[in-house]
Amino acid sequence: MDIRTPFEMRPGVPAYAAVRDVIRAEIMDGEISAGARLTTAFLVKRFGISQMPVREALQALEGEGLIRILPHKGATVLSLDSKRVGNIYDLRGAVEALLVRKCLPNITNAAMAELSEIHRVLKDAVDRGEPRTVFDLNTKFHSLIYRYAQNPEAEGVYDRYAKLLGTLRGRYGFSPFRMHQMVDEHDEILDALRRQDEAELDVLMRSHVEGAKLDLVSRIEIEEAAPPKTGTL
Amino acid sequence: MDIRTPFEMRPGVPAYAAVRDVIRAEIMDGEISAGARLTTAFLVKRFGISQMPVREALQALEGEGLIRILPHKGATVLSLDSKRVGNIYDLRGAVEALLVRKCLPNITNAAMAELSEIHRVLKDAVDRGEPRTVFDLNTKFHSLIYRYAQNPEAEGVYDRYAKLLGTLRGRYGFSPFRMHQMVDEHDEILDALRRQDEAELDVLMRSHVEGAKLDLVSRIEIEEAAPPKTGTL
DNA sequence: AAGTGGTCTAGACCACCTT
DNA sequence: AGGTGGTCTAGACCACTTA
Repeated sequence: MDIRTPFEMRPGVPAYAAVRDVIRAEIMDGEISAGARLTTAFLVKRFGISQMPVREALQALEGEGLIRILPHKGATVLSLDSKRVGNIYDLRGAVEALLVRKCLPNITNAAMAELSEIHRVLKDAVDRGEPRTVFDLNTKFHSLIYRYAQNPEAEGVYDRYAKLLGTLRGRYGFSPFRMHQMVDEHDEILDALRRQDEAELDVLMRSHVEGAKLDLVSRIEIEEAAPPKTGTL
Repeated sequence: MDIRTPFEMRPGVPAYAAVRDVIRAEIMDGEISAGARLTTAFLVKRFGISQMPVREALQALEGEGLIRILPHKGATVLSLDSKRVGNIYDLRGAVEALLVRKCLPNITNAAMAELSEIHRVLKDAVDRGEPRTVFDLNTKFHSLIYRYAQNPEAEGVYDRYAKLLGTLRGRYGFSPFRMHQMVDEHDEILDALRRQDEAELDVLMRSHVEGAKLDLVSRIEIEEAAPPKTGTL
């Protein structure tokens, strides 16, 4: 592997963080493909740093679910195929349904007003066809709700895969259908929040996340069926 | 703090793992109380090792949810109060309901037979009043089901807090009522599994975990109201 | 500015997997 | 037994918080 990004230390950025970010980007870009082995020795040479920061970078990436470190076998890159992304969405669906239910006793009127405002701006972004803005506002909408659940453990699970799924969304985008569906579902969620309808919120949030899952997974599956660059030559 | 457990390296056990285990045990025993600050400098002196393994031990404990490391502020011990334990159970309930639903397409007849057998032995342990065996068999029962969900991410969340809650159970035990309730609920879960009743399993598993939560949380709350050793003198 | 916390290196050594 | 991977030390230096 060549050194595309000529690696240079920036002051204030620890080596392990810089290396972690470079490797993460390369995995997400598919430049390092699933199953590839990341050996410490190679990375030490490539980045010109010592073993400890390399090891910390790898441990961080394992924590993010991008690689797996097997004792005395080294690190291998995990796949982000449709199956795994589907699993992550299933997990998120369960957790988000919990979070939205648990926010009910705590959510304030002011928060509801803020949600409505986010929702309004999100609708505009959908109408103008700005998927990046849609993604950001969607994240904001959900995070705001979950903050009121007062369950940091569950929020942590939600956050854990946020960046990962966000990057995938950046690559695959939303279908126009999905963006409109999202708006409708947010409408229903807002309404159920106002009515404090716990059972309904549970159902709504699950199908909301299921909708997001289907949209992204189907796009990944299309690519899996017909790889963009490397064919099965 | 004194050095209760005279720390000595065992061959084959890395220093960071040994230190991590000692600190974990002390936190779980309540010997290091919530809010306590764990400074690297102190631990370096106490265990007679260098900074790197101490740091790794702390990072591992942060991953386990026992401490929190704030940048340039050091590590503080998180509390395992009833609120937090309740949160963890809520998270587990959501995830376990997901796992039991997702196992339906994959679970085998042989697995069902094994579950019935575990269930039978568990009932005996309840009748003989052996909470430790009950705990182990309950864990086995659940883990076996979840293996068939084929969702490593969700299983990971389940596993993440397993040791933590297990240790708390070891301290607080089960109420006799809870043990009998558990058996009944396992009965119903087995039945719903046989019928492949997804919606019913969702409901059953949530209330099953909720039952476990109430039992443990109430026991913790009793202790919080009347601390066993240190009073509010 | 001082103090604390965080990170890095270079080299050494140990442990486990593969011959 | 050799090779790879994993871990440790000792000291140095940098970065952030606090006064």
